[in-house]
Amino acid sequence: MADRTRKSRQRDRILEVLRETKSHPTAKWVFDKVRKQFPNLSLGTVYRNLGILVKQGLVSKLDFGSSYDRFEAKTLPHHHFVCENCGRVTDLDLPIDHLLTKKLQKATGLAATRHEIRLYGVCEKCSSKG
Amino acid sequence: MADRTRKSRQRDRILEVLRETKSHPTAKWVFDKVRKQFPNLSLGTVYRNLGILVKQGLVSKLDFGSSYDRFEAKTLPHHHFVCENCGRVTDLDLPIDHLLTKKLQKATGLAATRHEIRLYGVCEKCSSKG
DNA sequence: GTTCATGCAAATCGTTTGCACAATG
DNA sequence: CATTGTGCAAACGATTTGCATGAAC
Repeated sequence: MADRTRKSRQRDRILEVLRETKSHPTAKWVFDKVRKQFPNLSLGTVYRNLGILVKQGLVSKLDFGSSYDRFEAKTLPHHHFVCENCGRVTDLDLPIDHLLTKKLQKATGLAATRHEIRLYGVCEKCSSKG
Repeated sequence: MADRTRKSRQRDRILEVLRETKSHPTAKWVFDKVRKQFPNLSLGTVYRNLGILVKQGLVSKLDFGSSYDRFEAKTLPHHHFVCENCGRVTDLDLPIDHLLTKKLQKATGLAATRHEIRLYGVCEKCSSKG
């Protein structure tokens, strides 16, 4: 299981970009951002590197339905708020209750290792627009 | 806002199929199932009708990432267990804590109307296979 | 009869992959 | 130099859509 992964300026920049943002960008967004430093960058390279970063555990891939995959640099596990109008995803500043996983595990009899809570609603920007 | 939706045997059958299953099928699965009664059925029709049923609130569309959309006939809101190995989705027989939504809403200051808990782990079938 | 639903095929869109060349170690 | 990473374009798979015909009202 040796890690044959080599360094690459593109991958470094991709991770950097993900760490710089608080949003949960799509591959295309990352591509456009990184392309400023690498004009010949290809979308395929972004996807390949996102895959590598996910495998390395440095990035997580979120799945909030409707088309686009979303990515974020991995920090600590956390929950999310999803706006049902614009699709914006916000991290919740809410402590993870590890006991809850165990409780749920017990209640359901399932071998769950983690849980995620998603709040759904309409975000401020959308509701103020009427 | 008149509902110009007409009756259609295909749509009726699609809803029926969704109500008959406990799984969270993909559009293709529904297609194969309904095709037995309608040999000329097209996948486009299934997608169109699933869209209509979702709009009518009779069906919900789940998004568990990685490719395929999943659908289920809408019953009461509930939580899910997602197998990280085979992707199988199971309904949790776990009461929804509506107070939790309010608590979370208060803790985060966000206008959340509902929440969903997802447990992640490896299902029995997968773990027994080693 | 007018309008919506269907089937079919082509189009679309996000993502993946094959290949020849460049960069890494 | 041996191997991984890149860019490009073609391929892929799920979903959507345009169009002519058939069903619903």
